[in-house]
Amino acid sequence: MSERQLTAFEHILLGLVCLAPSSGYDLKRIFAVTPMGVYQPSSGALYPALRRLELKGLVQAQAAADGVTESARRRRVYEPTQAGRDAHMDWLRTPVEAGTVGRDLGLHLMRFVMIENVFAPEEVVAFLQSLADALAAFVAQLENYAAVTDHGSRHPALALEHGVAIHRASLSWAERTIAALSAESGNR
Amino acid sequence: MSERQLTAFEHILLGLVCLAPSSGYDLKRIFAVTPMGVYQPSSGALYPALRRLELKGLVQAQAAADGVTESARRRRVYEPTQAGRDAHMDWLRTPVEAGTVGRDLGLHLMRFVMIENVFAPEEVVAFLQSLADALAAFVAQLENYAAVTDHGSRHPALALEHGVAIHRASLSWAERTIAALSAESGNR
DNA sequence: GTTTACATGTAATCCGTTACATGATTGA
DNA sequence: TCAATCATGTAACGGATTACATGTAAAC
Repeated sequence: MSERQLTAFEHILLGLVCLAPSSGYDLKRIFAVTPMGVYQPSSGALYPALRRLELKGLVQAQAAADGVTESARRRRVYEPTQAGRDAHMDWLRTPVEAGTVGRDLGLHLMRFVMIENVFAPEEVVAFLQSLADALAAFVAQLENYAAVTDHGSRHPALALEHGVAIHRASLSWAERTIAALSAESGNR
Repeated sequence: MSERQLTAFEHILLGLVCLAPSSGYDLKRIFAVTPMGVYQPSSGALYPALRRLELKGLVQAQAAADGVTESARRRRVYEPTQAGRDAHMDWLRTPVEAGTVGRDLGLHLMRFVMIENVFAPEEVVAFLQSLADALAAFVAQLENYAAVTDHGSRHPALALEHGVAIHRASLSWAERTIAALSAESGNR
């Protein structure tokens, strides 16, 4: 219902709940244990975010099996509503924007994980291709900046090389992964 | 004076002011024009942050040349105080932590830019070496996670490969840069 | 003299962090 | 029954975004 759009964190929580119904504690442990753990959400971020998603009608706490009244402070397992699934799909289908790919790379990788078994194989490849295109454009932009800028000092140019190097690596990964996934779906 | 430690954004602003005395608008244009522009600070973030630095006695507005009273709403050029320079040096000397190198890589690169002409050549190399060590440890940790984890689904493993790839690229850059800078300072 | 770029600021709102409080379940 | 773990929450606070307000200087 509420019109304000979701934060990145909320999108990820919604996505995780779509992958498997989870309690707040479950989600916290996902962040703690997996390589996602570069970000460690606090209780004060996690539980209010889940309540906001509930308020917006995107997730709901599973009904207690028996007639236990709502008051007991016990484990609340959330599952997505239909509106939640729809919002999640919209997010997954959001185009990769070339201008922000440097900032949003981590988010795009999260999306890549979440589209497995949700997108058709061709859609997955198309997603990776749009990511690759955006990365190529971004790398070109960085190289252009390096070319037209003065070389009076050394470190800025070296830092720029770092940016080029990691986004090139990211691009290579995308191309390798396109090839690998294409081969697999071709072989079926 | 104020005991609360600086945010990353404040550290960067302080560093930029140490590189060259600047007004808020100057700083905004630095973010707009350089590849730092992945982050575009809003006025509502920038000007209050500068005021906070001023309040903490880390920067000060350059005195107007003549006796213009303080009220005119005009360009305020900030320069660091001695306390500001000290705090900035402390930040530059902060060790690279292996546990957070994945999250803080961008910040470390900013520091690398700012240590030019501030650190001795050996200190610069030592900084890059500690960054390289942290990256190597981080890559090893990711690969270990990949090795011990189930391969029931494909995309999480591929996303992990992405993480390994970009941090390897980062590590390669650090090693290349160490070699390049060592050669230069050796040739002098 | 009015438009455009330069330049600084504030108010509302939202969200995340830190730190703390609380309750339920399990096993020693 | 006592501790540890599981599990959810709240209050104070700070800082960022958005949107708006305002003032100065230069160019035409």
